Amino acid sequence: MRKSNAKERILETASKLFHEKGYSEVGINEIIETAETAKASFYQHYPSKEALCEAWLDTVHERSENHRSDIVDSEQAPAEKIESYFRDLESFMVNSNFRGCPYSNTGAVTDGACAGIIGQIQDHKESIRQFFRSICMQQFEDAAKAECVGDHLFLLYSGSTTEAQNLKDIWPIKVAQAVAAELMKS
Amino acid sequence: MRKSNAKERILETASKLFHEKGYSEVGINEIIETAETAKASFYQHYPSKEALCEAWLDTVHERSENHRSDIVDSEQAPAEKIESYFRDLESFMVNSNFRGCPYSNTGAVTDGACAGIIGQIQDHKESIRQFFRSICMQQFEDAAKAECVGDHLFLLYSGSTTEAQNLKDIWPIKVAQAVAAELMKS
Amino acid sequence: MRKSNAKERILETASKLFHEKGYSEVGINEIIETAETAKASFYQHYPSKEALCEAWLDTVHERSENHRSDIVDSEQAPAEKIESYFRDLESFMVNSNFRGCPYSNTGAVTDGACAGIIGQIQDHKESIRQFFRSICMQQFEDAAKAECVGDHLFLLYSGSTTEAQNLKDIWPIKVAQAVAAELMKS
Amino acid sequence: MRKSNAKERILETASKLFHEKGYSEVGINEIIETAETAKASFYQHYPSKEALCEAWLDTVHERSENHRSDIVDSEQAPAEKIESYFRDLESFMVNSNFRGCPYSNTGAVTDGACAGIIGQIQDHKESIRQFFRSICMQQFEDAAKAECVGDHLFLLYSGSTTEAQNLKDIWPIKVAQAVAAELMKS
DNA sequence: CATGAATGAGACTTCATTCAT
DNA sequence: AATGAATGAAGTCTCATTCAT
Repeated sequence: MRKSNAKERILETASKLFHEKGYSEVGINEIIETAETAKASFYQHYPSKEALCEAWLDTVHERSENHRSDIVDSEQAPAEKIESYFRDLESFMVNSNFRGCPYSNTGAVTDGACAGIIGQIQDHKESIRQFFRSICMQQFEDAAKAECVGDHLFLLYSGSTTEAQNLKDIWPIKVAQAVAAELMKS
Repeated sequence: MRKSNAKERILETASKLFHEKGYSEVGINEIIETAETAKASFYQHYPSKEALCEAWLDTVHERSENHRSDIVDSEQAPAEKIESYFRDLESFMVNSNFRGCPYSNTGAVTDGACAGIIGQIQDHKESIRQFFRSICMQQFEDAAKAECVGDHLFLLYSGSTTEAQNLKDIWPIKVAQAVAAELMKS
Repeated sequence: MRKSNAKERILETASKLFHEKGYSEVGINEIIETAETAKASFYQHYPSKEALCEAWLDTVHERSENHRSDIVDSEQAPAEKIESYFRDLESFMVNSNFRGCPYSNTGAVTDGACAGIIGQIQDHKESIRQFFRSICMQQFEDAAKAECVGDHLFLLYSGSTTEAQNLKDIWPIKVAQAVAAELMKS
Repeated sequence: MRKSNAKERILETASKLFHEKGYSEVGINEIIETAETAKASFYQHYPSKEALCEAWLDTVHERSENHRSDIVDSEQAPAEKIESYFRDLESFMVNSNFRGCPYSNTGAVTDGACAGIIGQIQDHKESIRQFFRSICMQQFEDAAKAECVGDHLFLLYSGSTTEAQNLKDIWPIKVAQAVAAELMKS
């Protein structure tokens, strides 16, 4: 069952633990024990805990980009694309036990130092913002309005994720879904 | 200038540090050194770091409640109250160097083990939700609509705070302000 | 038998180990195990291994200064003072199993960083140089000659210590004794 | 520019690093990275770090022997030979940034466990002692005196090297030069 | 010959907490 | 109420070495 590749095992383990408990609540020891690796093996592949965090965020970003690309490239109407996105967001929250956005959670404990991580967070968030805007561009003739609705959707996505995590309840996502659907009608 | 009261000094120091760096990034040592207290004095007043965190969140909650009470009790029209709230949110973000919501930030590194903190987070957030809803009740005759707009505003508040922190930029707040103003017109 | 004071126990243990094996060959673990202390107790008293090294060198320096003061203040003739010094050096080398000068040994592995330690080494050595010079001042009318013989004795002290350590043999000290005696006659 | 021979590259790199920072301050990783070799390639050529150290000391010894042979075999008078030696010592100290004798520096962090290295140190030092004695044999008819002056020069060489390293200053070498010149006159 | 992954042991340091005074 | 010393556990990271390819 155990993968032969230690680097992958470490990354997968860390992904799970970082997401579940938060970056600063997970120690190297816990990671290597769960991944069944030696400590030095870890540092063979990742120069530091922070570097592992960056690698993890990279994979999250890539999956996120792929997911959004799939939606963008799909044959759905713009409103349906937004609907899909929020439906998937709901599944994500439920499946991850309401642990919310890995980027926001990591940003909560990496201010100051960690310039690399902060950059990743900004890039990721900006990329999601553009996702919403680009879909709105398809829906609304007025570019200014498209941008405005896009940013609005972005805030709904973020707020509903944050509060579903805080409240351990799915209702914020449901509200966001309803509001988003309404927005795309106009 | 140093306050004579050790308990207060500890709480104020912790408030500053927890907010600036995140709960898990601040150690007891840093707190007592900054507060110029002995270690055992700390445990005289607070049984644990977690208890101090709860005390901190309590003060944040109290200030927040007072702030919102002031708005609610003010003579402004509902739309103006919302406007006030988001204007103050903007100041808060700028003044706190874009460190965002103490509750969300703490929730990002708190798992099931900290039942007390999680409860506080939920109470605080629910209280803000009700704040928005109650103002909307004044604005909209339809109670269902009021609730809906209230929750919508809640998500805008949360999303704009989260993303202003992530992006280290005030634009999400600005967007939320504009959207909120629009919402209160209908 | 065990001293109640952990700080002293740590310093004494480290003094022994650093001298016997060399600064870089002794780990914190070995120190605290030998001193029967917890690791955190160590860091309560010394902020770092390097700081402990400095504290150790301080005690060596102080003992050395006292020793040399005793000689200087004694009623012996200058030549006898020098004789005393080299006789004590012989005892020191034998008693310390030919481990030589703690300062030179530490300097061998602390180049680059460790500015504090390097400063201590220089101060210590300069202080010994002045010790020789001051005694020579009592013996020789010509100040220039006194300085010259003083420095000469300084090199004999250093060379004999170094080579007794390298060769694990006392003959270099014996040679230095003879030469020094000769020098003080002229 | 990179040598094709890995073994040589490793030895040269280690020579540089061991001398500059001290044996115990240089890790295998730093060596192989600087030498651009794989870790296992290192152990193909050298069974251990200690063995590499011995190989390094061997090259130092060989260069030293050649240097001294050149002086011994030269057409200079004995006093000039001594003068040459100390002049070269001055250059060596300046060029090596006052890092002093590789043997003494290694001995400072090597205990009984490294019998091989200790033997090398003793052989090297004894060989230098004999170098001084043999030149003195040419100068002085009295064999006993020759031995005595030879050992004296040996201590001057060692002490001046040690203290130039400690003090990061060339004056000890200068003093040794002057004293040595004087000694060779008598 | 050369290689990169893997390792157990240990490096130095800090954690939140308790105890004796 | 206040203090500084003491602690076990855990933190991140590096050591010299070996192994399979």
